[in-house]
Amino acid sequence: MQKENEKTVSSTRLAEVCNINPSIIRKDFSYFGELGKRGVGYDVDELIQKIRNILGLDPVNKVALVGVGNIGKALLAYSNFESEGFKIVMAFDNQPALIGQKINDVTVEDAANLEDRIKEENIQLGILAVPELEAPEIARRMERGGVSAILSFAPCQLLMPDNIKITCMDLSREIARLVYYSSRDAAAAQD
Amino acid sequence: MQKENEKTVSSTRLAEVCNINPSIIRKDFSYFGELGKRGVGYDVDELIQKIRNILGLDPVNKVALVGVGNIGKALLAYSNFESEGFKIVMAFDNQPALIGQKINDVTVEDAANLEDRIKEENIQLGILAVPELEAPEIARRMERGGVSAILSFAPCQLLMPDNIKITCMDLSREIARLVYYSSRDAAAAQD
DNA sequence: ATGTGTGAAGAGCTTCACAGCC
DNA sequence: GGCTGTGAAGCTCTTCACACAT
Repeated sequence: MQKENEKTVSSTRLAEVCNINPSIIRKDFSYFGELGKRGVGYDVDELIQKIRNILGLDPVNKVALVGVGNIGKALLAYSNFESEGFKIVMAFDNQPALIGQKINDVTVEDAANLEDRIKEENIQLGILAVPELEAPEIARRMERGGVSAILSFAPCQLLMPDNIKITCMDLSREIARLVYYSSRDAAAAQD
Repeated sequence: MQKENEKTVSSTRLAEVCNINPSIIRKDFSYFGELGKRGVGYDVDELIQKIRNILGLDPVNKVALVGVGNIGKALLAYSNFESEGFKIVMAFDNQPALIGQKINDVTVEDAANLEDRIKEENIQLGILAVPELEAPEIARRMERGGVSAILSFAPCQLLMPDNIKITCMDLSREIARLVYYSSRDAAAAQD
């Protein structure tokens, strides 16, 4: 909507886009203050800015990437994260062929120095894109480096202290969800 | 647990691993029948098999991948999906350099033939790993090919008919979640 | 007239607590 | 004794419906 220069948006409109009930939009927003204007709606620019503030995406968060394989490269290549509130400022790998390479302004560093470098730059967020077997150790080392949250692409459980938040991007889980719900709805449609 | 040859597991144990209340495990399972034995717990092998059946992961689901860039390559390289209930059996791209290449038993085909090929093989699931700009069109073509669900790596909204399920893997969304909750909990810890 | 913000009602999910089976 | 399966209670989230602001 911002890109299309729409000035204001109503909860009804937002709800249509999200496929949910307008009340949810209004109630949820209301927990964070009176974000809209009665009779008018929500100011698009202002709403985006407020949500960015609420989420903590302003100023932009520095992120360290560990693992510059296919996934890591894809993340480094994608340039639009900054507008989403974060930026990959460091990348690590243990492959000599990769260390020293520069991808999209980020130079790949030796994973051996991970803890120290993360600490030096006071990085709070880590992205884990290493093979499953190495993931638990790298996660622990990120923790020692002082990160407060980890986003992992490794399809495994990472046991970490409670003060560290972990989220896994798990393709199998999402596929399972799609399979379950689409066959369920297909069955329901038969009635 | 299966890998570690544990025969049975209790709802308490499962709940610990998931960081939730044991009642949830028991109640949720109960919706699908009496999966466990009183005084004993759940048979690990049997439970896995039953959950696979419930989700529809048995037999394995055929998946078509569109877009063989970094992400697509990472998915093709990962060999363990079959044990998770699905298998990438076709891959498409529009780059001549990629078409004809064989990655992990799958030959990359010309994206021009996408609809027909998907229909021929009666594929129900599509993975979208193309640049954002091409995503909406590819999604529509997958639909015409007859898929019932799409998993997308493109960070954009895909408007599709209601009978097609869509899930997006959105890094920015997950990062935002982590940032919000970790600063929130850090603030709570101060009290 | 339009559309937010919000108590109150309604629906759904989680937890308790215990009967029933191993 | 141990652990599931499950009504009932408790709680949270969603929806309704309308006062209020523009």
